[in-house]
Amino acid sequence: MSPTTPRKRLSREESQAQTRARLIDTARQLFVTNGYGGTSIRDIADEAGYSQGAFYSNFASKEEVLLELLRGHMEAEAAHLSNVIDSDGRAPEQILSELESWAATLNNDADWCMLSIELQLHANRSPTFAAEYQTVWDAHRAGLGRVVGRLFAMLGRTPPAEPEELAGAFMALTHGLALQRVGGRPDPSGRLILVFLRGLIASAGLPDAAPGADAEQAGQIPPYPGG
Amino acid sequence: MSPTTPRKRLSREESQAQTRARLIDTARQLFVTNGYGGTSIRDIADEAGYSQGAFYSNFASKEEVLLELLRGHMEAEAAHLSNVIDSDGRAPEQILSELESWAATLNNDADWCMLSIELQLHANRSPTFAAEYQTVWDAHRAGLGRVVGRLFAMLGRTPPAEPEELAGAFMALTHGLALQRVGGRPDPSGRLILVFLRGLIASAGLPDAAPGADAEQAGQIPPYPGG
Amino acid sequence: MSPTTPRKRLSREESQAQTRARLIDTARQLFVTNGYGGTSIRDIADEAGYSQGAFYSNFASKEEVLLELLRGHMEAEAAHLSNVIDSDGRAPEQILSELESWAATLNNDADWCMLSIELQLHANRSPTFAAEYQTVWDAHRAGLGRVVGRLFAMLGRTPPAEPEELAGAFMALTHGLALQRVGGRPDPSGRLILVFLRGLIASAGLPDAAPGADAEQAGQIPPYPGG
Amino acid sequence: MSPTTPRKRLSREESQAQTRARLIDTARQLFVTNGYGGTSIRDIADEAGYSQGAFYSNFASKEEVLLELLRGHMEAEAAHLSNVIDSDGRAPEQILSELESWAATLNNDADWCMLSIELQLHANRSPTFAAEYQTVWDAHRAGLGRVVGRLFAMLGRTPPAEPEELAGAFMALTHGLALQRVGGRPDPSGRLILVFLRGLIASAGLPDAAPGADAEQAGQIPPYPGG
DNA sequence: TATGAATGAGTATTCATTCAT
DNA sequence: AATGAATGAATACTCATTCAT
Repeated sequence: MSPTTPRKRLSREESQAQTRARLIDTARQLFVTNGYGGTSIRDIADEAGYSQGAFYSNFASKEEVLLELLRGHMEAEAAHLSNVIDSDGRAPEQILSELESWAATLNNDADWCMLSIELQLHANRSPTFAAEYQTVWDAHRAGLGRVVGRLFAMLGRTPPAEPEELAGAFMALTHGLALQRVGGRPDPSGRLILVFLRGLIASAGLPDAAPGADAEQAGQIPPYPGG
Repeated sequence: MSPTTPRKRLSREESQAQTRARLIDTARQLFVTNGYGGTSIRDIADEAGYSQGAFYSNFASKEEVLLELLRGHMEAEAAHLSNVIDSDGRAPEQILSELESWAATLNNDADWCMLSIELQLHANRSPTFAAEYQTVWDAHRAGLGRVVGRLFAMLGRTPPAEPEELAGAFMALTHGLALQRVGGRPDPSGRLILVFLRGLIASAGLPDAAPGADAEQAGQIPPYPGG
Repeated sequence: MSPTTPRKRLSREESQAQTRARLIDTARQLFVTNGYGGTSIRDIADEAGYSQGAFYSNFASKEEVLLELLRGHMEAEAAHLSNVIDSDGRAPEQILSELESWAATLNNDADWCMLSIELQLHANRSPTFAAEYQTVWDAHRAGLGRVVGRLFAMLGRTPPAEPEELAGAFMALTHGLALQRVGGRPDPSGRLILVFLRGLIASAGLPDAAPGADAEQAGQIPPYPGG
Repeated sequence: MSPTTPRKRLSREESQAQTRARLIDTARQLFVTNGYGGTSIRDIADEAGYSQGAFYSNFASKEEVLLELLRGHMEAEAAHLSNVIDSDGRAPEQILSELESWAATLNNDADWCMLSIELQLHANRSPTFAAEYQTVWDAHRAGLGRVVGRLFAMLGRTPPAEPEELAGAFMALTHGLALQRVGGRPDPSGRLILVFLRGLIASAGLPDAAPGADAEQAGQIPPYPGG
């Protein structure tokens, strides 16, 4: 609008970016709703209001949109995590409340979860995709693992399994619960995730104090031995 | 049945049953490997050694095999549970060891889990299928919920959420972990499930005794209030 | 019709064979007219009066029809040759008249030639096809080479190049002339082929008698040295 | 053109010419390798290092590049022929050695031959193209025919068919042999063409002397009667 | 002139399903 | 019950060409 940056100049690049963005967004919605295999390129193009050729002007193949979504997924998750990770010097309560709000988000985030499941399923089938996927996944798991580790450290407790494994398990729980969602029933995902988190903390040993106390309460199940 | 042709009669029925059984079994394997959408009826028929027509002599549609698998799934799960449920008068340790062995099975049971995921995904998409699926699912969740409830009762503890919800969460965890399986990496599913179970028990309140003890250890997270 | 071979029995197999034959025949016509690349499976199916699926019930791929045509081509050519080859003890004039009639056929055989060119072109591009093609081609060239060799032997002359090479050259000439055909202009193929054949015979040396006589007449061009 | 910018002006035109030339050259290579139908405009543009738009800035359609190639083909062939034709007063041996060296060229000229075949095939299919093609073809055939006629005249012989027809036949032979080329096998094209040429000369009648001598040797095949 | 995103028709191939045998 | 040829619609992807920039 200003004299130095007239609107018309950017119009072309912008319109290209818009096309691409609309296709990506439509693809995400359809993948979530109908699955990757259940979504055709014609569906995506039609729904986005373009021709099939427009799709192929922007992506080399159907799988490449999925990769694009994967990248977006990764960035969103990373941004999410950085909020929690950068909380140096905060009290445990603050981290917990961060996690709590994160868990609450999940209730409204069914789409992301379903997309994540589609990504995982496709990775199980396409070796090409699997390689790219694993990188993103491992990075995310490591990031969430660091948050988990930090939380236990702040509480002065030994986590009952490798923090990364626990991170993976929480993601598994999240995805599995997303899969159980049925229209019309309330979704207890966020609440249940916190219940499990509280459980882990409760069963975590105090490194120096008597570590067996909790285990005793938990019956005959021995605590996680190593860090 | 008649004395002159006792075998033939049976053999014909048997051969039909065999055809059907082989088709179902082949379908299960292929659905697990390639997904429901990624498996064609020709694939199933070819792999089972029959014609496509044979498939349609046994099933009205592709979805009907999935229903058949669902029924088999249900039966298998129910049988599994009844081992644990019928253990009236057993000590908590015994139930826990049952659960432990069940968790161990999961490591080798990736196929059932993947099938379960396929069923869930398809239920999300096909209303016809969803109704049938929900019945089975609810029954199974209720059954596992009863086991969970009984376990907590035996331990004299209040579960930190509705036993049925906890049951659903464990199934979610199991499925989510199955999805994360990557060829070549060890699968920690069984171990992690037990870690989470121990956590729940550790964080469960002793109904009459001082209920805050665990919560105190777990920091500022209040325990699950109601049963 | 007879009681032992009722018509109805064969009806199914026959109708299948008919479908296949019609598709092959339509494919040949279209390949000749529009080329292999210029002919779509939809074209073939539509023109033959079937669905595209019917095509794929009969052939695994587009290339496979071409292979089928190749086989037919081979058989027709072989049959053609056996007429000439089996003429043991015939006089040279008879062989020549056979060849003359064969050359005459070519005028009406533009289709076979164009098909042959399509086959050769496709062999240049598809390694899969090339292997199958080369076998057929070599066999046919060897067969025609034997006819050529026998002809020169009967005339008591030494051929001016390896009979197989000469055979290849005559086929090349035939194909090249077919390519030159233009609607509306008379086609001199058959006549020209015979002109060239006469030339070869005229320039062939008499093995024992003065072999240089012809060469002398032909100017400074030395005759083909080896047999 | 102006003294201040003599280079720039020219360089722009030159660069346009260069773009065009590169596109034409790339098109030729790809048509030879993959055929006209098997080559896309994107292939040409990409391989030449330009955009598809650049192609359409230089050619109105895909067929127009083919026409351009046809013109270049014609010029190259005409240049080739003028070497031979302008040799007034040379001895027959010289003409023959010219032809011999031309035939030798063919061995390395598979590309031109394949292009020629593509042109002929396309002319058979596109009426637009056919008209243009026929002009070029007829001119070239007439030119080569004149060379052939002159050769026979110098040898004092009557050609066994119209010189133009013989010219066409030699081109047919050349193209047909090019089509037979298989990677890894030696190419006998040049040698065989000379063998056929020698044959024609050997079978050509001496106009005034006893014309039947050769024919007698060639068995019962009567010589070409008319000029 | 040159760009390359976008179009719309077309490509080979696959699929769930039907039906005469 | 079992066969498998045939259907018709769908699938991922390609192509010559257009057009705003």
